[in-house]
Amino acid sequence: MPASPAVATAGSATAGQGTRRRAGRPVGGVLDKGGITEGALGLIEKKGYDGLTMAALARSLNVAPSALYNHVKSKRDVLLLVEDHLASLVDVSAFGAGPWEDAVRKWAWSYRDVFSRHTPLIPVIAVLPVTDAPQTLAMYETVSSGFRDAGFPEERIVSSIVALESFIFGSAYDVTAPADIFDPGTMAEATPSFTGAVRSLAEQGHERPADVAFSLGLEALISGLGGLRG
Amino acid sequence: MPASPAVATAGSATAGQGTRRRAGRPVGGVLDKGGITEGALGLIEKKGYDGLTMAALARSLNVAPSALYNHVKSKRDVLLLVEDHLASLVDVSAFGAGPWEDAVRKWAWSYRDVFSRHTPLIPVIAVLPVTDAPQTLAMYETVSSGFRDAGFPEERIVSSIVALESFIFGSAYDVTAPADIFDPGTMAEATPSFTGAVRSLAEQGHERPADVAFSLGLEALISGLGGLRG
DNA sequence: CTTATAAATGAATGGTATTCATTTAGTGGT
DNA sequence: ACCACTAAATGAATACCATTCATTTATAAG
Repeated sequence: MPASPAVATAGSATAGQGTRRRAGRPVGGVLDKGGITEGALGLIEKKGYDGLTMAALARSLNVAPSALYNHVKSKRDVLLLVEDHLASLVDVSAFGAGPWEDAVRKWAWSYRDVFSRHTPLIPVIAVLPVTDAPQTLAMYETVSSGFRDAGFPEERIVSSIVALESFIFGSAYDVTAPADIFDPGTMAEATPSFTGAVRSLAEQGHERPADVAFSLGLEALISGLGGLRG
Repeated sequence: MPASPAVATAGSATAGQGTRRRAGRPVGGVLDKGGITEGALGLIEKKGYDGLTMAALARSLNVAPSALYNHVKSKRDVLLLVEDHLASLVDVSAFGAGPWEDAVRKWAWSYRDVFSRHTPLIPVIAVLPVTDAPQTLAMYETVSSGFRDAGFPEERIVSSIVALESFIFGSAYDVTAPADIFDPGTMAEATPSFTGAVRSLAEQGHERPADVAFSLGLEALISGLGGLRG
């Protein structure tokens, strides 16, 4: 059933992303980085990150697993393609269109929301050289430009962004945590202060406790970092 | 060479952690949760998290891989044991022994340092019910008690700790990032603002740029969250 | 001595990413 | 119209990996 080599030629397309091919190349390939990214995203949406295997990805593209390795060096490369695509979904539109505080707020919430649905990528981003991720780099350019215009001293811009980003990544995990994560269980009597604090928060009846913590931390960071401006 | 069942009986010990065994049990086991934790920690130290396989762990305990499954349900259980042990290494000594700001500062730096050497555990902690991690729970008790004594309203204690923790976990990743992670490479001309900001930080010549960002964010959080006290 | 049981074994199982020699099929030059 | 080149596909093989299971061993209790 695995179709003869060029049978599926008609499909996907989405070509022309970056990688200009040299002359003298056949046009038959079903695959390219764009198509692989799309396939991976679709697979993640349907089956989650556990379902994202090289075999499943190849299958969704009607291709043998080994064919993928003509286009990506490793599975990590696939994750990188996905990550960079996600960066383009982060909302940076408020930078340059209003006060710095509002822009950071909008950007941070959007950034957290995007990656809270893709937490398995966070360890990948953390050590990802931006060189390999053009969309991610574009996001940084817009954000750092917004910080500069807001009056940040140049040598503090990157550190401030990194601090915010660290908080954002950590908070993305919180969103996925089970509701009863802080239930002390049988140890409740041994931990009265913590147990009381957990109960008290629960009684507030917030829809999403993770949002309360995120808002609290974000506002603290915004006002604290905002004080660095000249 | 894989020794007859009870040959290594003399070893490890470290018994008595929680799991009281019922009467009528042989004493021959080389393994218990304490021994497994020690073995895993040693392996991580020597070979890193890639080297922590069930086979390698069993080998380091002079036991067959399948034997481990009499004591843990899965590899995730092993990671959990390790995580809980690490929680006991976090320095909470300053709570109750000085101003709240200093206690949080000391705790946060210590917390980040411990987990920056164990980042593969971060995704595990994030969704780990504290019930299964007594040492972790003990840490929370001390910290939340410190927040309470400092005058935090009860319903804000957990959210404040979560916000700090999120920042700490995200920052732990930064420590492990390669030095050139922000090198824009060939895209430098396309991203003048970001490139300038990166250069400017580099010229400051900080030993560990991650520490600058962490300090910046932590101080912002401390002063922002500190304002919640009654 | 018998019986029950925790704890060990080793052989399988099913899944994983990745490599490699080989084949296919377009493209440009002659 | 042929040829040489090469990107891109194949499928079989490799080396791990966590996990399961029927079986065996060794101790402790009655």
